[in-house]
Amino acid sequence: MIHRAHGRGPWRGHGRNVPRRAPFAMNDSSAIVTRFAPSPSGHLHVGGARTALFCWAFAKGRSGRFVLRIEDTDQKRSSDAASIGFAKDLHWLGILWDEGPIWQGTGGGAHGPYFQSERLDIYNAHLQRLIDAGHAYYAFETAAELDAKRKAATAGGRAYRYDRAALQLSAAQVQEKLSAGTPAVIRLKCPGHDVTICDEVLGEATIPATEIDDFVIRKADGFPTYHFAVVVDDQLMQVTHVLRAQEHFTNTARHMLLQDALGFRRPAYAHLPIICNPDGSKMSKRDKDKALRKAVAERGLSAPPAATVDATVWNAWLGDKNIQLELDAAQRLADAIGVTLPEINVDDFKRSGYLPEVIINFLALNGWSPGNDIEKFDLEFLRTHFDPKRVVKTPAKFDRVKLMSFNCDAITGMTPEDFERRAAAHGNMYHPDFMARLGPAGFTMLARASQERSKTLDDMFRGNRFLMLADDDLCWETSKQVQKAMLDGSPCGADHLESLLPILEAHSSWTATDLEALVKPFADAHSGGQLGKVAQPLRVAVAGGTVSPPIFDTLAILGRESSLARIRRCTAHFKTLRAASPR
RNA sequence: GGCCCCAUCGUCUAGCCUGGUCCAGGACACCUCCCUUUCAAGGAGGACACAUGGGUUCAAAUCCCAUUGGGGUCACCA
Repeated sequence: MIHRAHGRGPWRGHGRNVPRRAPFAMNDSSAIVTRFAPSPSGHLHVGGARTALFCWAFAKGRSGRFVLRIEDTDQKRSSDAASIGFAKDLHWLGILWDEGPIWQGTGGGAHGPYFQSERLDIYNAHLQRLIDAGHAYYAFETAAELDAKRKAATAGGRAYRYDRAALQLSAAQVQEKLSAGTPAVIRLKCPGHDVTICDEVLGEATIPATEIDDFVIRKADGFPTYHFAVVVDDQLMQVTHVLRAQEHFTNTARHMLLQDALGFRRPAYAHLPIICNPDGSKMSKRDKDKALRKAVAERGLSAPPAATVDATVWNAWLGDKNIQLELDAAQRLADAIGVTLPEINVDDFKRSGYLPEVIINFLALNGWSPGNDIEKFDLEFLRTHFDPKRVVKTPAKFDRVKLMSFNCDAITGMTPEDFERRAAAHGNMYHPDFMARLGPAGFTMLARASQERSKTLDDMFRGNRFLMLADDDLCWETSKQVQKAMLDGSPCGADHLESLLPILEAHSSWTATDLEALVKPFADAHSGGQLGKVAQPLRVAVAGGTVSPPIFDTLAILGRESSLARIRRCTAHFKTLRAASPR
């Protein structure tokens, strides 16, 4: 039975329903080859990143090859077809391909080109073979006609299957339409038997023949469909193991039919569980658009904020749920209306200050685990330990909180030098104004003061905006904590501040240790040794609120003049506040 | 809706194939306390799961069936 896939691949079944298979005898020409085959995009989705990661680990852990192939057969989405911006994301994560598009020293290979749009001749040759053998045929229905039939079927409660009307045409009729230039697709003539998929993680599943109709393998524009291109390329690129997302599971039946018709060998399949949002829905790039639409609706916005989105684009977008804003425009809009878009792409997590090694580690834990209660590991460990046998079947909800915790552990575990270096790289990329304002010495101080309370590389920038403010622009929060720090007790914080000010003003050395040596005795003398009674008012004075790095570090980073200016303004501010509403 | 797949703490998961060592282990989150100049971090405790119902068996989280619930997929997208 050609549609069965027994005895293939070195993977062994596991779990309840997986029949065991004999190990596949390997010979020299049967090196392991995996591939990651995304459509072109500027950004790598975390789900895609995990697929790439597992493909990479499986091949590299077995002295195999990892191929990157770009599936750009959809001309409608080809506006950015040349863009494989995600290459930088893969690179950042440390996932390098042995074969594929040439990018910064990696790529190339003997089985290219690796863009499907450049392989049309190859597909056409195999397509012709199929037609000649009677395994495929031309069909002339338009997309609109098919749509109508599909609608009618669904309305009648039936699933639509292509009716093979084109098969009624005589060879002469077909030829006539073809020479007349009538748009035509090519469909596979399915053999009409059930197909049993043998999946290395899901086990065996039989798809009934009635579920697979004569699907299109070449579109009217002359491009192959995904199904056809995948099967041809996997064969030609010598792919032995296909690891891909579970959403492709039922497609596998089509691919197997195609392999049989073309006389190709069958790679082993492993379908990875989907990565979901906390609410259980599939994590998708569209989630950003959804979040934005929700925010716009909640705010009752009828026109785009200035300098975010073009008015016509805006109207088109609001008028059609199927349209998504360009990522840049979406980000501008989100910034303007103050919403945080969900992190979906690898790039998003990078911007948020996550470490690549942590993302790798955490991603691998979604759908796989090495067992023995091991949770923390690196790429090299994954390479040597990854095994599809241990991939789980259930969808995983992506837990950003746990990711954050892993990131925090990694950051606190770094040497101070490492942290400073990596935080500086992050700052230079995403917060250049901040870096310029602090200067190298200030940055070093801030980095040292921030590491143990940083969960991401971005925290020290996000959390210390007060450092960027001009002294005169600082405002004081009206929160309960601030009230308490400044006005509670007698003497209250503001009083302490006032008596401390001349002492500070008389002091010229402005290092953290010197300041501490100055303020500690003051607290001993004036607040019964409770440093908090003095430190908190100081903090509020210079930071505007009750949260900052350790206070003496904060003062040192800010510098003498700024600190004193802020303290003076603060004392005055709370004096008028107290005068206005005596407690 | 048809078809396919899945089902262990709130979440990621170990255990399931080869039934007993599991009144179910780890991690994140959560709760309590400690530490503390804020926020974190850290330390010590704690609560929390085998979806339900039937079988099989001396014995079931583990095997079988049903129910329920969840996911995927049904394009000239990939």
